[in-house]
Amino acid sequence: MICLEDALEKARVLCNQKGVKFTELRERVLKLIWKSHTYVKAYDLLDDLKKIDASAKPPTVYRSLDFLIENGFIHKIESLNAFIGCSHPQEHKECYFLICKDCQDIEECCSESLNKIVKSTSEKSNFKTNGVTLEISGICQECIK
Amino acid sequence: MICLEDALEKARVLCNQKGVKFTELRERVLKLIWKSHTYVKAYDLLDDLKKIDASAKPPTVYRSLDFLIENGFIHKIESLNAFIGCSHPQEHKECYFLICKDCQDIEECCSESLNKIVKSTSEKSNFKTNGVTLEISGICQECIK
DNA sequence: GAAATGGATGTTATATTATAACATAATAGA
DNA sequence: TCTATTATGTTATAATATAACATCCATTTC
Repeated sequence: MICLEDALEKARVLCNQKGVKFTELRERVLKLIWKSHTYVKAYDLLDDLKKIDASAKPPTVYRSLDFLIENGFIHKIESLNAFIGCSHPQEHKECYFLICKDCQDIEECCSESLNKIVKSTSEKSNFKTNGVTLEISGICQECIK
Repeated sequence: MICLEDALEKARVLCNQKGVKFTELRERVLKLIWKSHTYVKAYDLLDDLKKIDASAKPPTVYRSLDFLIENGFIHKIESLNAFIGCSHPQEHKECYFLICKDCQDIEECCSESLNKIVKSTSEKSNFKTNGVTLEISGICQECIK
């Protein structure tokens, strides 16, 4: 797990490289997401934002979320309608998520071999893979103990 | 792809075996889902239901959907907030979905080896897997041509 | 058959998640 | 500076989903 400052710094650098704007609002949203250290819901973010800027509204949040997703700084967890900071925004590959039903913690993982197998498996159906959503729910290491 | 009558018959048999009730409403909803031959949205189902029973309301649909999911007759596609009939409700294992961005068609697939790898991969993180959501978006066989 | 039980459905209301559409502001390039 | 583009503000509403309580209906038990 990378820390808040790391995440922000990486985002700054990457945005610079790509020539996209890491505006104050976007930074603010990314900060709020990382603060939670687990997944966050859009409207909880909105509540947080409102503490800083009372005029924040749903599009304020959703636009920033879209930007952050597009640029690989966060992920959407489809099975939870929630968002989580990306642990490795630079070296990004396809990743999967381990979602603990007990402690609500989500671990972001990468497995090159798993990626390959998912891809090759879908290629057996002559399917051209574009994006993979892989979310595994269960009990995490800590909670099994 | 199994046909409507197959799906209904299998559901009847399985409900009988399990001692759960395949009520008229549940059957109606399953029928409407299978009619589409692709995924359906809950509120589209509700509209369809209303044509039969004008008093249908969101809980009418969602309760039936819950029942049908619980008993393995349909699946929820998390990345689309949509529902689709299960192609093999008897011999059910974990499955994954190939979602075509062009034609909107969804293919439900099973791969024993993929299941194993997903499970063993998450076990490397000492994670006790309970349920897997694997949704692959891309271009299907037909649309590549 | 009457009463009791539990599951299914009906009903009202509302919570939650997300986007459309148009207005304004900020910024960067010509 | 003008203009084009991108970002943000603002209003409104669409789309998805559930809570809570009432009623109905089938099954069991007496």
